[in-house]
Amino acid sequence: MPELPEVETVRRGLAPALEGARLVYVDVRRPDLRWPFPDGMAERLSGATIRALGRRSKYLLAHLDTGETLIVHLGMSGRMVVDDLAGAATRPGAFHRDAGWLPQHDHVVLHTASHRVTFNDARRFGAMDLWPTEDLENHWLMAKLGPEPLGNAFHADHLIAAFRGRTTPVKAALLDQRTVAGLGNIYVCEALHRAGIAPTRRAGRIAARRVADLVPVIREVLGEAIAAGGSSLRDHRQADGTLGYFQHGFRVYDREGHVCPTPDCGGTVRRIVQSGRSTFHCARCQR
DNA sequence: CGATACACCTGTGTGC
DNA sequence: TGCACACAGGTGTATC
Repeated sequence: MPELPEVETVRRGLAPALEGARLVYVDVRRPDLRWPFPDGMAERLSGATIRALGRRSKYLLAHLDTGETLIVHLGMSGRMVVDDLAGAATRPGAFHRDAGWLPQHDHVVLHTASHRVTFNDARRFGAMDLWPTEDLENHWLMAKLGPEPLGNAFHADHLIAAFRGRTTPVKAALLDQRTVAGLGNIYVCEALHRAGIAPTRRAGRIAARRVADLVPVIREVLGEAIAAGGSSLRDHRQADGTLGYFQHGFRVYDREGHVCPTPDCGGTVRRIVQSGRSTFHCARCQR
């Protein structure tokens, strides 16, 4: 599910319910997701107040007043579902929860005075950890991440240097979170199409000028996706239950067989497989 | 070191 | 209707 725009959308959806809120009760309903939860996670969260909700790459960061930060990764299928306890049921299923049972794959439930936030993750590729806030950049999952694509540290010189000498296809180089942090399969396909770069081209063999042009294109596609509230593939929804609509903005992703949307191109969107994952591209205007 | 394959896990869509 | 199979937004680890 979630690449950077989706995680940012989730962050914004959760902020009204969680920022400044005290966790009065935390229900940890299994010992692990992709990895074991940290020791005593429920106890370390219970009673803490969330000072701010942040994001680094695809990681949600809940900064607590205890000096620790709750790190959340949604994996492929993770969702955060907000229920406003004071309002009407906000989604189907809320009634049943109140009757005493929880839907499948609801693994961790955060209770505040006014809301319930449920981490649901069918495939369990997600993760949670607790780490000292002042040492977050050294957390093992985040230590090797590249720059934020929407931040100042992501610029032409960085990307040119990151690609230099790389023989891997540019598709794989952009999926590598050390190059730039937060892109996933969808937005790499979209960015390469907008930049007119073939996904199979070796990263180190693209002219510096074209690599430089990728930077504003990546910023643009991520910015548009965030503004649209992310993409809603399959059943993914925003935290408030509404649907993101950027999937309607896809130019190539999941559009095999459609006419290439590049003006005057006339090509056809094709699907190929690179390192086991689908790549959508137009071989006519992407070189 | 870099590049690639595989692993983790469940749900959904497709074709027979 | 049932069943087998391909495929799905990520990323750490093993292997060459």
